[in-house]
Amino acid sequence: MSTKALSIKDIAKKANVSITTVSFIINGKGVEKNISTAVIERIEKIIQEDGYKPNQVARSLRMGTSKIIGLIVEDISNPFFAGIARLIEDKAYKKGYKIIYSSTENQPGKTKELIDLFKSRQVDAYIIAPAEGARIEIEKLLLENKPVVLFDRYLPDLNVNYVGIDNFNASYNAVKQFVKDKRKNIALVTVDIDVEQINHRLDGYKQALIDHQMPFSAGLVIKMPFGQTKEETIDRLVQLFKSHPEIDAVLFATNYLAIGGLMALKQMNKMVNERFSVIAYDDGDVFKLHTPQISAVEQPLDEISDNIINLIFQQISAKEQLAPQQIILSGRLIIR
Amino acid sequence: MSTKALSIKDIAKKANVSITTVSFIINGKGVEKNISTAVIERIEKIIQEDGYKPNQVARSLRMGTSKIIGLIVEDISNPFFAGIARLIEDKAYKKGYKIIYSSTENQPGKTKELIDLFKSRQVDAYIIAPAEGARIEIEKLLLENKPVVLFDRYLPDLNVNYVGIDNFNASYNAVKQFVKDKRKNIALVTVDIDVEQINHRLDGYKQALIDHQMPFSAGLVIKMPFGQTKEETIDRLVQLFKSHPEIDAVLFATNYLAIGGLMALKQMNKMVNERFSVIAYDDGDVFKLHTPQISAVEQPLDEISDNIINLIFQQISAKEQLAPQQIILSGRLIIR
DNA sequence: GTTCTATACTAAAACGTTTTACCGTTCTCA
DNA sequence: TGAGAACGGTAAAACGTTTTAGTATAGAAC
Repeated sequence: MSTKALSIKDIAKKANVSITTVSFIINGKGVEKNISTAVIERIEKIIQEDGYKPNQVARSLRMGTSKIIGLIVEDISNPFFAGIARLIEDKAYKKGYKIIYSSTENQPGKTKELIDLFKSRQVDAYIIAPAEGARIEIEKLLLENKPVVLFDRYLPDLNVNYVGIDNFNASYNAVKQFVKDKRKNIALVTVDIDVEQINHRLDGYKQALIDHQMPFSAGLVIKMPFGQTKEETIDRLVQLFKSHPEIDAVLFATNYLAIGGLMALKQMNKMVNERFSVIAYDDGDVFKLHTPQISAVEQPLDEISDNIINLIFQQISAKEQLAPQQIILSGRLIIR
Repeated sequence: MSTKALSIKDIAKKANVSITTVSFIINGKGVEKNISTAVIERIEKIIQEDGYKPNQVARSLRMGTSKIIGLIVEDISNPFFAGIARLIEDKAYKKGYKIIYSSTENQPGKTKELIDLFKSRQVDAYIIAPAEGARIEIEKLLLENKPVVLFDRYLPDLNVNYVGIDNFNASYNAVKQFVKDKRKNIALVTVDIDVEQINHRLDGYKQALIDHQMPFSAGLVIKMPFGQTKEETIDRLVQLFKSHPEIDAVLFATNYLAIGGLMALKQMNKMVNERFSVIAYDDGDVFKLHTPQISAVEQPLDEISDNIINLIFQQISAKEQLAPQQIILSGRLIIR
């Protein structure tokens, strides 16, 4: 049976003082609370030697805070989210906070479940890449005045902190690049979920076509159902390329779609070259190592996570309610 | 100000019963504890309507368990760990458990910090890919009889649950494949950390050379310092390939080393072809999409995480101490 | 020699649960 | 008819902290 951990009571008994005194010292309030330096040192020594660590659960219960930040993403194994998670974890850790995370897999119900779960664990703040149907839950958090920062995906007309990139312009510039390269039939492969981020990627594509006097053809826009297998994605794209041999450029709205696309091309023995270009969202080693190298819209992970963490800590330490900020960074089009 | 969440007391008051009764009902012990079905239904209705969720922190404090599993890896943004994390999270969630994770970045001190932190949050079980210097901390956990499963990296002569692949044979087979392909100068690029997993990858390489009557040349084994930047890795490998033009095959002991290696080759305009082969540890999209495709030792993520979770839950639900199990799966050599 | 202030510390409540031990009724049946 | 069992609940302690509102003593000030 696991030996019980030391409690503040044990330390108090051993030192012949009250638990109040020990508590003050643990929390660095010894001097402020008029505890003699002799006692302070004695207790600190005992704590040190016995390796006493305060029980955070008890502390949470009493204080109503947990020093835990909840992170909700679609899929932690997606390199974009994993990268953000790593950076956020690191920065949070330095301020004494831990991350507890979950993937929603884009299931509407799961967001609610997760938020409830996090709430019941008294997490201090929420970082969320919201899936469809997350709106009401997030509104509730806001009503309860919890620190919340959304990222990657924005919920329109919800007055909430947000960090993301300018997807409209990123798409726009990608298409502009295609036009500059004399591409005539530019396809967009995107995903069939109704979130602003994804919609803007489509809007930017459309607007760029208009501005460059190119026709919009519905047949060149593919909306993949979310959650389909990689094989399905590949099959679907093979079909697309076969039935539309005129396509000479493709913009992929997510990194996994781009990967699927490149696999489809490989399978068909179709080359990316001077007559067929590709641009992917979210840069990665895959694209750098591909032959030929693939152009990409790079999201600045470091900048994004910096901003997220700053917003979170601003809110955590704020006395009164802060006005939500929307931080829009720009994606960098890397042309290869 | 955030409106306070409902407590069991509120529900009890509203229903005119004691909190004991409510607690019994919440925990499905209503019938067993002789609460009338009338009362049970009434309370359940109130709970439902008011959306009451028990405070897990209070529950943890009282029960000493948290329904949280701690996951400690080297770097959550490494696709291998991210993939495992995702799968484990999913399986744990289905049993009502959450994951709280952290990256050690291979800093010896950090493992201790993290374990202490997890302990003070009363996590119910530990899943750890141990970094160097983690041994004593893990021994302590074992003494305290906490459920622990190590994965990826094994600590020799520590009697503890472990799930991993047979690194010796994986390396051995990789080299064997090179020999079959008539390679004469086979290099190993590995990392300079002293963990069994990494050592076995080296041992398998050596043994395969011996068994095939090939000379072992220390100059063909590169141990990269852990934590060096990608650029440093690339530079170092460029040097290697330049100073050892005789090399005609390379086994990379980790996925990020392989990626660095491919970048080095790309930079040098050196091709992977019939006269120069590469095998990487941990398969990934990068290798499938590379031209030519890169052979890899695939670790069976699904199988690994299944085994981890099973071991964890076996321990959590066991009444008495279980004998630790070492589960060694085989890596699959994918020849491309 | 009283009052005031500073010093050095502590008792006890509170956070929201779970669980043990108990208390009244009403039935059952010898 | 009266003893035990079954029924339907409840009071209160405990988990390990933090924090408020003290207490007790010593010295300072007048």
